[in-house]
Amino acid sequence: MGRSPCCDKSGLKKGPWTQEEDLKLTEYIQIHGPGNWRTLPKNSGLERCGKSCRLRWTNYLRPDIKRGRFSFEEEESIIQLHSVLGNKWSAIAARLPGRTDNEIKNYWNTHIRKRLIKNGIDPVTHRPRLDLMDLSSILTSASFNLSNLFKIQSLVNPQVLSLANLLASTSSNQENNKLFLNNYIFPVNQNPNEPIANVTSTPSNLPSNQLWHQEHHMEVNNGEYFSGNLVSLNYQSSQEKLMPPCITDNSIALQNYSDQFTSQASESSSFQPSNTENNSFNIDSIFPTPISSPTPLDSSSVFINGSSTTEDEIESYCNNIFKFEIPESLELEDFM
DNA sequence: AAAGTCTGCAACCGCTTTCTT
DNA sequence: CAAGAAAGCGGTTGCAGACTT
Repeated sequence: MGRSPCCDKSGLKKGPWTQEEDLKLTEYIQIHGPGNWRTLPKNSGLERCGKSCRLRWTNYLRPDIKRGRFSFEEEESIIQLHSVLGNKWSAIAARLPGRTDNEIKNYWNTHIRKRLIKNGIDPVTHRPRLDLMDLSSILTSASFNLSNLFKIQSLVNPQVLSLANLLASTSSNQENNKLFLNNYIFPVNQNPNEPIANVTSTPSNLPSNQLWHQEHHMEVNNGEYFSGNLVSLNYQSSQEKLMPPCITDNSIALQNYSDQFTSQASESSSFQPSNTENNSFNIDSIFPTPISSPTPLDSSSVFINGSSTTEDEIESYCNNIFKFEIPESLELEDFM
């Protein structure tokens, strides 16, 4: 019945591995192959638990492990995968050749997580949270300008921020322009003294599927009132079918349109909303077809507000993540 | 230069899942 | 099918080196 005990833990060595131990383990596995960790320590002459041997091999000694700094592309992939898979480090590692789950987990906790928080992104939900943002360092920076601000928010949806600035630049009220998105207000002008606040409710007249700007007067947190031009996005068109499972905002889906928007925005002087009479226009009208869309999935129930997500569907989305192009302008080092 | 603090990462711990008997 | 061990996995810890005061 069952198996015999793994190993007698008394008297086994713990702590950092020595070169001699690494050599013993490597030579043994080169001859006998990995696996059978219970008997490995005894057969190889190591005074270690089999579990410790397995960990040392899989996380450090394996020949196919890639050492050194994570590349920008790897970092972006980790963020994207984490937004879909959560803390499933082994699943993330399976999609990053040469990287171990332990390495990715450590890198997330020591680098990426901190950076997301600093930039106002909740590392758990991947959604903006201005209460996490280190605003003082941003707003008091001598190099503070709009392009830097867009880089900060690039993980949310840089194209929307760019569009917000574009529309705001045409406004008569240059002092108080804001981007309103998913219940957060982002500054789109260069006034560092302007308070930034979460809004507590969505304006009732916010149209769906449209980018929208209008002079606005409303109460924000702490009893403060905001007056100025709000640029809003409430994107819920049929394109949501392209959204990945588990993602409940529109930022990822909008990335499909990144290149098209960039070209539109670069012609900012001639670019105007399609419907200026009511200060709004349909986002579908300027981004008619995705450049590189994930494979549309069959059941709408797996998407927003859905729960019946299957492993295959997640797999399908994850494979498509790597088709997304990363804009050259997203040089994080420039900002940090 | 010394002491204190911070940071990054290898390794461990303990829980869950898979597998063997 | 059940029991229990092996393997897998994610969270946490401890320590060495870097950095700050």
